Amino acid sequence: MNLRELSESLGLSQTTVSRALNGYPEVREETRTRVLAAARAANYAPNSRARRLATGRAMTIGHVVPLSGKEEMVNPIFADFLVGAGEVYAREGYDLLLSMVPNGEAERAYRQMASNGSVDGVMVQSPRLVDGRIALLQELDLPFIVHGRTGDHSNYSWLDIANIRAFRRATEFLLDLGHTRIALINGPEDLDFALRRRRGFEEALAARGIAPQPHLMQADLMTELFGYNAAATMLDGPEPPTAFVVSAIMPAIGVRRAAGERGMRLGRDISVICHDDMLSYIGNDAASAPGGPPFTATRSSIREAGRRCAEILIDLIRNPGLAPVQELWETELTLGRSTGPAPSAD
Amino acid sequence: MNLRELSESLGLSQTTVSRALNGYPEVREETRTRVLAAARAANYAPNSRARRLATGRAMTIGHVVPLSGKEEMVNPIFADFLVGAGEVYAREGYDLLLSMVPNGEAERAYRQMASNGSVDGVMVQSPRLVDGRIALLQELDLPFIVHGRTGDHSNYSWLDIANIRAFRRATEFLLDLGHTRIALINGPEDLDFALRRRRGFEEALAARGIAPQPHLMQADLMTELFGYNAAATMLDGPEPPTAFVVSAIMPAIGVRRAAGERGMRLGRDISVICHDDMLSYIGNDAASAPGGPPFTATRSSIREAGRRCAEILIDLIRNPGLAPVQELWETELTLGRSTGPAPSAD
DNA sequence: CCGCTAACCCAAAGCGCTTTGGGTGGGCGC
DNA sequence: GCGCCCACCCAAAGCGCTTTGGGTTAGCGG
Repeated sequence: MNLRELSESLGLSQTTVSRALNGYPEVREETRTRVLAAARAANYAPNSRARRLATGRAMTIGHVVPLSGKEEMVNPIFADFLVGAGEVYAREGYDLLLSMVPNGEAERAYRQMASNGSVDGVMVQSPRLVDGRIALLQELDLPFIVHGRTGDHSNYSWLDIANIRAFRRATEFLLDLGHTRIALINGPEDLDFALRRRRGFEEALAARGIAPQPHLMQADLMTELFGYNAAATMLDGPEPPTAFVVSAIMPAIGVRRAAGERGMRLGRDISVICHDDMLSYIGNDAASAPGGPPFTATRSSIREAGRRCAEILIDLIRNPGLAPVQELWETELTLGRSTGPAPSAD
Repeated sequence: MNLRELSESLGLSQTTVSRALNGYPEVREETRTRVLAAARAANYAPNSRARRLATGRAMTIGHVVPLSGKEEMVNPIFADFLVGAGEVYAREGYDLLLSMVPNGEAERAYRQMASNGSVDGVMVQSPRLVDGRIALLQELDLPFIVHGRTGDHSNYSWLDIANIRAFRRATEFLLDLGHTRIALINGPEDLDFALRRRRGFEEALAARGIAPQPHLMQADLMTELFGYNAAATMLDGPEPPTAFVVSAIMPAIGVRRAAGERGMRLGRDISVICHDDMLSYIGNDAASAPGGPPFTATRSSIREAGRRCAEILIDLIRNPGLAPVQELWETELTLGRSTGPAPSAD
């Protein structure tokens, strides 16, 4: 069933039927209801390919997910971010086009999306310190928003959390508890957010006159295993840390495992504070966790970020002249059971 | 730049240029290279909307991700499955259309995809015991493949793992170690795979003359928190289990946390065996984990399943007459450090 | 030198929708 | 009773591509 057939069966022109379906005012209310009834009865839906060609809009938003490194790790936070964005897209009538590409080929993917018009805008995630994507998208004149930010971020739209403040605060929290040998288990430091987190960490230490110890800082893909390995190495080494600042909950779980294997209990023998993206399948929140959240954490919902990014992006698409939208979100420090006072001097 | 402009600039017809670009034999090799060079120089890519309208193929595959329940939990395994499928799509020139819908509205989403022709086929995940989607898709005549299976699964394409055998085997493994009070922490039992796993579990117990204990069986969304809560309840209750069979690694981590808080070490004081989807950010494999995988597990790569499902689906799309393709994958039992002999009778 | 076949190329007709630029008829004001 | 303006509807022109159904030319055998 297509528009022509439907209109013929109704004895109306395609124009009228199209207008009736799309809510234009030029058609009598009685006619409209008749058309709508017929469309429903015939299970008619306008062919999206044709509609897109005719309108020139793709009604689609592209997400290019770079598969990092050789192991092609997929960041678990992508899923929640996607869901948040997807909710908004669904509500606003947009499709989500997901493109998985090896890390180096993201540029090609964007370029193609722009030139073949398959999307109206794109979502950019995990910006690196030097990231060609932003200049590229500006050149291609494709609406976009960056989750995170990098470089000179005054001229494009982004949404980010206050990473420096969050990690300064987290570190201060541990310092206030009397910890002095504090380790940082960070994300890959070619990513902008990771470097900011490190800066916050170092600033807090510096403010108390503590020099950062290279052997207490590691950075890599934020997997459980990395957290485990890093913590294991540090705990077994000389001058082991009494506390950890960790960049995500997954490596924090790894730290917990390493500590557990060494007979240490979190919050008693060793402290861990991490950033919590509020992933739905972890549930590190006070409401659902009896006795409080397992991890003390700086929190910010990645799904909510996805939602908001989607909203902004759609706004940018609909209003081409819009000035860049930039939002900096504060994180929330929530007390959990993974932190406690530093063990008395040995 | 569109086809008309490109062909005019070359002094050729649109037909010839189109044929040259699409590799048809009717064009001289010299002409073809000239066209290709011009296209590259002009950064031309055929407009995908127009191409799709003209060919009648969407070159897109739909994934409808149901957001389960009110909390709208997003299953972490979706991410890895998506990546696997996405790799294949990218290779074969297909786009991935991701549609997030509340659990009840999946049917509407499929129906719409079918009637507006936005996809050539769809991927069905997490089939429930009674699942209208399969009959619906057959009625809509939309190519599809089910990851998992349900009901009478003789008439459609699916790929599944041998859940019953996997969980029977896992349970036998614990029985062989001398455990008799074995708990099951399962996924939601309105899902087909969860019920199969339970069956495997119960069969293994029955073979040794052990009756399943209702208070040692819980089923829910496979989150870390659920694993924790379930294990905590069981461990603090009467006749606590000495071993756990767990449906996924995330709740298994929760079990580990509950055990750790009670001073129990996995593989020594308590045993845990789980199903491991080989998620990239956990890395529960021997190769990357020093000292062996933390969890003893039945393993099967969810990403590999995504890849294979995508391949099959594309096959089904390209060859409409194809008979249903059905693959049953065996899982691999890998020894980890989370299991050990049952504590001697107290 | 003629006719036939390859090899190349082209004009034009869709694909199914939206949107422009009218048309028609009835009601209303004067 | 006339003219004008809405309210309602329509025919047709795109959107940018693929594909059908020829056309033209050169080369070759007879």
